[in-house]
Amino acid sequence: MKKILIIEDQATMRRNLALMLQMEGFDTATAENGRAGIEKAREQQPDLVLCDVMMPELDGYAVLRALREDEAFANTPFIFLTARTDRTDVRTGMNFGADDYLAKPVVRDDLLAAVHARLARAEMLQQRFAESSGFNPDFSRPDLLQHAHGLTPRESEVLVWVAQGKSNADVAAILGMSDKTVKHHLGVCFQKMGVESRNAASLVALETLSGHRRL
Amino acid sequence: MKKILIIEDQATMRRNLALMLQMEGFDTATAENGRAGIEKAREQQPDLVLCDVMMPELDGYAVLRALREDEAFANTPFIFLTARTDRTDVRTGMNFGADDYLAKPVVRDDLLAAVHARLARAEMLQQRFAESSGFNPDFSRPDLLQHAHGLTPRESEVLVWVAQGKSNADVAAILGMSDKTVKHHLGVCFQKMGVESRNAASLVALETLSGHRRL
DNA sequence: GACATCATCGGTCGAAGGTCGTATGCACGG
DNA sequence: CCGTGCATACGACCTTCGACCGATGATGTC
Repeated sequence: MKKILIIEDQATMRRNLALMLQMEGFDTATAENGRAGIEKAREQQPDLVLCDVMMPELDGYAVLRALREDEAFANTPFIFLTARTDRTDVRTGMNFGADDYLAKPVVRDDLLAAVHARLARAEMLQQRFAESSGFNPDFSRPDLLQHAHGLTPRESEVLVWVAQGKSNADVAAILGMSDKTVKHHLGVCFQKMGVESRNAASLVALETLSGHRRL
Repeated sequence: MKKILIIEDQATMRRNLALMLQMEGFDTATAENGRAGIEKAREQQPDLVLCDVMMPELDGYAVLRALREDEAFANTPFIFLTARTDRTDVRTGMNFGADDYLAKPVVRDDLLAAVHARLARAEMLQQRFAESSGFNPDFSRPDLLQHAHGLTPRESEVLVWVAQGKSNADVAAILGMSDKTVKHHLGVCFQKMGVESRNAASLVALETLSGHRRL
């Protein structure tokens, strides 16, 4: 279940927002000013933040800036709420780095649609991040090893298979060469890469093969 | 230099936008309708897209949906441009997953501020992504191996060191045990993990130790 | 043609890795 | 009290690895 943090100084407004979100199946947390909001965010790790602009203690802009400086909230959607709805006000909020801007009084459908849209967007990024963040070396690019460590094409081919846990005999069979040749190539690899074991070489190779992903 | 794609059917508007952005030091590409815009996006790989809503061929919503379905543009900021600036129109655009919404006629300062804000936000995410995307297994978490492969605590400790390229003798010294014991634990690890070489086990272990990063 | 580089193949030898069986001490639960 | 699981340890045996020695041929380049 997604958790939403509501930072809003008016008690009735806070309750209404929380209620609307809870009826939609969201988990909610609330804070009545900026300072409390930042604390609540840190302890509750919400998936989305709804924040009023004008508040005592710390205003919405300050809250946004504080959260964006925190690694943990870099990807957390942040939606401003405010009664002031003139163009310059909206622009100020968005230019601060907010993800959306809702005008009070908040219409139920607008709120839910905005929340869902922002959560969907964040989730999409999160998913792509998870896919690429783990362990996925590109074993189809021996050329990466070649350029990274000054290996010859054949040497790097041998190495990509070794990095996949193959034995010398396996590699020999796969590449259609003698195991002696595999040994020779590997020996050269060790020298060029400055390592002394097949395991260390494997580790370095995996690191090289993993370092080239794009968002 | 950041590249910005402008999708807008009115020629003068298109020129004005491009000029404003070029004066600010941006690289620009333009397209006069949705279909052409999607093509241009794919070939130019812009860092941000400015897109009119009402266009012949394919409207802005369709362009946004098409780009969001493409892996390459998951993180690319998308800003709608439109003359229709009533509340429901803005909400529709944002709920489609746009990152911002500018009303025509576009004020220079608004445009540049919005572009900079969105680029900064995207860059922040990109940076965090790059940091975590490479090769960085967490060697301080033997418990991950334990639960993932049904290993005992001691076995997983041995394995994390093996995964770091240590020899049996090294591991024995590090963990204060006999090399015979290391061999025994490793043998059990191989069985439980369904591999037959220290190298393959290392590979599986690295995969397990790399899979738990958060955005 | 001389020379360098790359890829291929061969041998020997010692060190490291891996499998087998066996055994002890310890802790936990029935 | 006894069985089970865990960690520890030893010895014997075989396989694999990696280093050091060598050699051939196919490329290019100057």
